[in-house]
Amino acid sequence: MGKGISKEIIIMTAISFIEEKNHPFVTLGEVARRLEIKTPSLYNHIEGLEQLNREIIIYSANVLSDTENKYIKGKTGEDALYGIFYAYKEFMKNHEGLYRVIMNISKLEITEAARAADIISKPLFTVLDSFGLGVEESVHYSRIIRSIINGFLVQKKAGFFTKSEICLDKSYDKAIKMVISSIKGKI
Amino acid sequence: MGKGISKEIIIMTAISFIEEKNHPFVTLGEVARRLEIKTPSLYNHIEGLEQLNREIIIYSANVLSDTENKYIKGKTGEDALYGIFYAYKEFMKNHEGLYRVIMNISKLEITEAARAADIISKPLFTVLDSFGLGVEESVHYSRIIRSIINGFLVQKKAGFFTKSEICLDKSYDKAIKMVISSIKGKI
DNA sequence: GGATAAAACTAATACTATTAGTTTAGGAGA
DNA sequence: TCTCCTAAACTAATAGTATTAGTTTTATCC
Repeated sequence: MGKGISKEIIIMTAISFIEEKNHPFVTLGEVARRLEIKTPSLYNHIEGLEQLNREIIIYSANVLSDTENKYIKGKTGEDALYGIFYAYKEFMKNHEGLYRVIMNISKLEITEAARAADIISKPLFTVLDSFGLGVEESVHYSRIIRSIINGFLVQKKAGFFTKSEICLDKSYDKAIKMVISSIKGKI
Repeated sequence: MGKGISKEIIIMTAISFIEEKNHPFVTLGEVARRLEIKTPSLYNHIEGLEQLNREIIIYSANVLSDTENKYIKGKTGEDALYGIFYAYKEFMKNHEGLYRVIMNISKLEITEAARAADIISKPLFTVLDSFGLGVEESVHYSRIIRSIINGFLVQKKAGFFTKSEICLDKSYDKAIKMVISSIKGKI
């Protein structure tokens, strides 16, 4: 009976939309339209939008994991670590929508982001200046530092850092020390 | 005439909601309810939801900037840099909603995030293992590396990294090298 | 072929944002 | 003080969300 629709088909239809639009949200109406059924019919297969979103997150995480594995295959140590860094970069380029799903990034108000970024990063520039780094070096470090801070706080809040027996504050402190010792090596 | 409502009052009402709920979105209905007017009346003062959201971003960025300045006051170099790191941390603790506004973080599906995080971080653990670091050290580095990667990619995509004359790829590469040289110092 | 049950449907509710058109009421000027 | 004007409120309506309840269709099994 029906039209051969299943939970898996619904998830994959939603994923297609996200991949096409590079937009991490999909509406049930959009999914239903693509499957040529009415929105309420989706409820015969899924519990609701929330469940669908959870499934999309897990699917996306698996695609990212596959990409990582591809990039570290046959490598160890330094090479493999480079591989991880570039796997993420590649994934972001090829699957922006999925990355945004995983990392919980909604709309991107580029213009306002740039203004906000300028406001936020002034104090950090002042600090880097006080180290006596040149302008270019200061820009690089400011990006790296802001990456660490934002990446850390966001993922901590989102519950991305498991292994709770190992102190989060200590990880943060190690990150700071790493940056400082790197800066000291340049001056 | 009217009830003494202005654009500023609407923005501050929206901010209050975000601060109370630690949730980076607010509906016009909620704002109107708090001001005891009907939703369409808001349009006498603001252009729409998008403009309101932009104003909220800028307001939030200014609060964060103030926090940073407070933390670096009278400090230079290393101390000041610590100040920046802790300013963000403090801001996230006290103004989670505003931080999520700035950084574009929507809902947080903690349970799924943890599952996703486990899937994603396995390959990185494998790599860190290959360096011969201990378990604890591996966890710290995995957190730091994921912070850098996510923080960098998100902010790059969001247009947070201005100064386009200074190469973004080079910043990323410097971050990787910094991590590797730090790891090498431990083994 | 008819019963059964899965899976479609329609209709309705309660939220969003937004626009159009109407009413209210406060302040300025005669 | 009265009138008029306009800012700012209102109501009504539209279109788009998710979701639920109840009904009809339809495929398959006996």
